[in-house]
Amino acid sequence: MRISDVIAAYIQERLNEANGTAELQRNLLAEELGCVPSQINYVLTSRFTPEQGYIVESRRGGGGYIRVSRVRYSPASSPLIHLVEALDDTLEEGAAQRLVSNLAARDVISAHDAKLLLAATSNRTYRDVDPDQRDRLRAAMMKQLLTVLSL
Amino acid sequence: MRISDVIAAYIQERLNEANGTAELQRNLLAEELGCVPSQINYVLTSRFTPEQGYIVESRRGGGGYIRVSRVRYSPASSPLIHLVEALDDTLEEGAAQRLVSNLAARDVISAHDAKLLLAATSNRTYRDVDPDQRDRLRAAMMKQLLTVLSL
DNA sequence: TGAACTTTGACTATCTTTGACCTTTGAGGT
DNA sequence: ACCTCAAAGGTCAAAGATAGTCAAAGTTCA
Repeated sequence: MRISDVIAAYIQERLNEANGTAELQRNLLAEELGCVPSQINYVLTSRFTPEQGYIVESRRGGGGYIRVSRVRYSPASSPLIHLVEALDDTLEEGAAQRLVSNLAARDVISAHDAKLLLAATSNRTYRDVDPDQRDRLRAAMMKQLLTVLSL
Repeated sequence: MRISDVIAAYIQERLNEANGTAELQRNLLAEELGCVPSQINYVLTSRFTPEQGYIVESRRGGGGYIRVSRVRYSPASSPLIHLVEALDDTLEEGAAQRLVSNLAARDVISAHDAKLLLAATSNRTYRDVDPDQRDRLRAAMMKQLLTVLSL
């Protein structure tokens, strides 16, 4: 198993325990999990982005910390609407996969719909599309489908 | 016996052992079976297509993998399987819409899934795609999604 | 014998891991 | 108040680990 996945799982665990906000110490965490400190940053930038519904704040120096929070969506409006607005107009395959996994993990979409979204945004399905156009198509596709799901 | 057939048989074996889903490592598999890694791709694209009832997903980089899933041939899903086999490799927007409406009307797919399929095969979503490629993309998309639905 | 299928390998793309070097901040001494 | 510095965390690029693409060469078969 990838060490990055271990780190991500650990942070998720902490988020669950603490009602959606976890405060981490980078060096300590790196030592506990057996990786270099900068790997924590890699995990944060690849799997805890605003697009995926997380806010990361930090502070250096003595008493420094890294705080990860899950964005709270108001029950009144669908989280998907906000997400669609926040999405860029290009989207790479890996980013799409992580986005969908996160939405499913957070029960914003069903596992069934997640499978469809993954298939609909996969490069495998885009064989016939000019490689330079794929990321734009993927972004448009993701927005269309999320919009349908939000209705 | 062709090496491609050996590879295909091996994957089938793995699928049988593992309840229809196999996770492979390309380089490892190539070494075990004595072929170049790219031959695995050849076998996957020629023998494990949606038309033939398979979904293939993969990931590169450390901890990468190739996952192959076989659709179940349950009575409920078989109409879709046959349909996917029969579909041409180009599909016009109007034809896609009629197809989806028809499937929904016959309760082969849910109204919810129908909405997603329509969005995923609509020209509105394909505005960034070269018009000459749209019908091929639409056909591939339809097959991919219908195959996922029959999983 | 020509079209379709198969085999190979060089080159490319993507994701992860690691480490050297950089920046910020709070605490304590003056 | 001001300075200094140790204690955080941040950045970035190189190396490593996988998988994907494409076209040339070889093979099979109607």
